[in-house]
Amino acid sequence: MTLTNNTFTGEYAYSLDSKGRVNIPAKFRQSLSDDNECTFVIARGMDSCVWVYPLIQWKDIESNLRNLSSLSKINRTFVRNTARYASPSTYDKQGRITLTPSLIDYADLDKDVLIVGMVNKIEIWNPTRLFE
Amino acid sequence: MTLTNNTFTGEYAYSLDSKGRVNIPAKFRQSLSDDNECTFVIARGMDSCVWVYPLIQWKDIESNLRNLSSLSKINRTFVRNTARYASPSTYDKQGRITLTPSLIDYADLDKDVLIVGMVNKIEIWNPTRLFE
DNA sequence: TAAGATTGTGGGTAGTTGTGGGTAATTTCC
DNA sequence: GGAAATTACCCACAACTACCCACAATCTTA
Repeated sequence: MTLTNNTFTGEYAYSLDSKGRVNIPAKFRQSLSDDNECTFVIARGMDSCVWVYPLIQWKDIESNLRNLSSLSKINRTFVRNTARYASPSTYDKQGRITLTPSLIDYADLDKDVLIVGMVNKIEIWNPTRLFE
Repeated sequence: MTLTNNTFTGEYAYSLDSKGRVNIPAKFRQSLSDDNECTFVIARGMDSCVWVYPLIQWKDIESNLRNLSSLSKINRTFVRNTARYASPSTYDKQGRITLTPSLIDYADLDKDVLIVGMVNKIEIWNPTRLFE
């Protein structure tokens, strides 16, 4: 059962296959509201992990970025670094999304990955890099 | 007879079966208000035990987590460590919830467990680890 | 006290979920 | 334009989970 729409908790030890696909836990998919159209946006996390947003959540972030004035250098850098590595990914019939090589490299992902619910987004970690 | 909704007192010696299920004492279930939809959220306790929240109680915690900005490293770590081990669990027709292997391991639970009412939440202990 | 209802515990089964791989369509590059 | 590489879509299978039923012990009630 799911608590609230677009809300994620719990951790899952899954695997990244040779084609760069990871399963999104069934419970997470069930929590997604319909307006997400089975789509997540993957991006660089602020820690060395991949951030996975529900599409509509990302649209919020996007509109915040849109409102940042480009007159400030800090803003320009922030927008650039956020947008640069973000891309949408729709899950397939088996519930998997495909990660970009750039993000796999950034998060130092290997075969075994740890998927962590962060309430309003999801993180994908190399388990050897995530300590308590 | 129950005093107040979503209030738990008393202790019970129950057992964890081979599938990771524990019964929630009937008195505790009777105390649950309907808006909990027969669901608890299990999480890491601050002592080595499992915390069991009524769903609506957890939703409060959840909305606090949702409002923490991800720009702060401390916030990210806090959200991660809280959400990571939390998961909803609806009790079955027999009144049992299923615990995750990760929480069973954390609380060092064996077959015999002690269920303790903590007023607004429930704790599950390995009896050999709980001294007065 | 005896019959009935409730509660805690065990186990079986059908459906779901995670993972690997194959094939066709699409894109890229010479 | 055609070959090579990449991507998207489909199928198969093993492992797991949710749901169901059964039963014994306890509690309730007449």
